[in-house]
Amino acid sequence: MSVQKPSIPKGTRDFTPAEMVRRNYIFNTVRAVFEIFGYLPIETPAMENLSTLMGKYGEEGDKLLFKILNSGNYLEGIPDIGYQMTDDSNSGSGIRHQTSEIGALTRHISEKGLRYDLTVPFARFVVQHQSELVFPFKRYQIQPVWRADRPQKGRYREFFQCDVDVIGSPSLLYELELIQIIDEVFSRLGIETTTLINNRKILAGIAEAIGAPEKMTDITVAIDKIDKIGLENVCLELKERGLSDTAISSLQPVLLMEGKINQKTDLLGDLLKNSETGMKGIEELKHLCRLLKDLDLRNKWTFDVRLARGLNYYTGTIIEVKANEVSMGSICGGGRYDDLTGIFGLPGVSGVGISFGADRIYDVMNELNRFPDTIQHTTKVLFANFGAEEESFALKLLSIIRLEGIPSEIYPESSKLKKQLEYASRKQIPFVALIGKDEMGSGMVTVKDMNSGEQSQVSREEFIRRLKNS
RNA sequence: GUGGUCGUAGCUCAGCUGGUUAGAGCGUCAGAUUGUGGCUCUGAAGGCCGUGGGUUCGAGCCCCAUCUUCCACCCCA
Repeated sequence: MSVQKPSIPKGTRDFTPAEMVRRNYIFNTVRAVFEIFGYLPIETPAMENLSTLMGKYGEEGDKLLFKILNSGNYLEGIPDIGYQMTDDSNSGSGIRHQTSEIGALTRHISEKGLRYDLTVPFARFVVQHQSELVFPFKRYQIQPVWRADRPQKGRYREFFQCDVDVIGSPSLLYELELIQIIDEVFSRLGIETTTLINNRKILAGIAEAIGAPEKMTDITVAIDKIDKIGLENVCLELKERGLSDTAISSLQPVLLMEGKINQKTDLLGDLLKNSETGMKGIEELKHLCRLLKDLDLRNKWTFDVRLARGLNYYTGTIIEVKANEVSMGSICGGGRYDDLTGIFGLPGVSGVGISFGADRIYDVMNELNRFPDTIQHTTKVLFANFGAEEESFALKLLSIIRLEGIPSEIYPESSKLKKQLEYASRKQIPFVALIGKDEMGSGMVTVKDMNSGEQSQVSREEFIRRLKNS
């Protein structure tokens, strides 16, 4: 039998201890901030029923769901409608026929999927547990999610999201709170960020105002690209998406909008004066900006009409955070969703939340070298092993040291000292305790400082004190 | 889903227009040095050249497929 080379699925990663220490630093920081703002943790299963997940993330999102094959004889009971690939892929109708067959087959053989984000499972959770919860319900959730995307820079198929949401209140105070959380998290992590803020109602209003309310998604997707492809190409794309020339030209002032937030909102107010939704959006945005101005946030924030956000459950404020010093997709994003629980039978409940992308934050911090050195905690002291007698003597002291809360270990066999010291050196253990016959007699401990190479004989008390102070 | 890209020792890579037995550095292990790590020296182990087909007298090298890596688009954390 030949050995097979081990591997892990595309877009997934193993994490070494060195990486985990850094990842935990991010998780701990995020968690600590969430908790001082009064949020409590929940967890939900890795898998959800597909009926819970499907249709919540738009057409694209549905395609990116990892589906789980039913257990047992999953082919049982499939109606005989012929799931063979027909070879008429050059005819348009043939392709449609095939995809609908695949869809039908999928529904038969798969009823569960891996979660795509934490927001939709959260909405499901709220509906199921509504009788036990106190509203507004504030929770945080740090768990992995899975997307069948093509991996690339900052994009994985398995990654951790750190979500904070509050559900059961339409108050803009919560939008404010979330932006404060963003500011606090990134200040603590030492990343300079810019928080982009927009409002779906404004986008809807714009679509309405230029006479194409049903084209809101097309419009937002196109104008989001203006920095990337330029004004002319954006106009071209809008035309391809079926917008009239008059509609496109009336969009121009919005696209080219510059200046202070007030100037932008004034201009938009003029354009959207006949759209009730649009005016509501502007009102919300102005209110939020007024609240934000009174706080001294350390990181930048700004209003950006071009911010779109694809997840189609958002209905109000939308937020996205970018790192200023590196090129990376957004490292945090979210917004308000007015009726996510409605689909699950609990209508009229507004929620707002954001999600920190732990893996991208990790990549950003790594690139910028922002991890403090102090987080590398490892064993503090290694007890050298000189043989059976010395070993049992050392084990007793080791127990005492551990009771003092000092991470410590003993070398497993009485190998050459050279080897034992090499082990300590490679593991970056700062101290080695040498207890041989002499030390056993005198009751002292020989401590070697691995950084300086110096060693000295000290009493047990002094030994413990030194380890604690280092 | 679309387009490109990478894959040779544990790691980073070299390997000429296809030609004997596939190399280097680092790392690993052993020794020089039996209670003292990092430096140095000596030696050793380690490879179905991502996988499967094909072309050829002959393939690490050419062709096809497939998987994987990285990147861009789409979309997103």
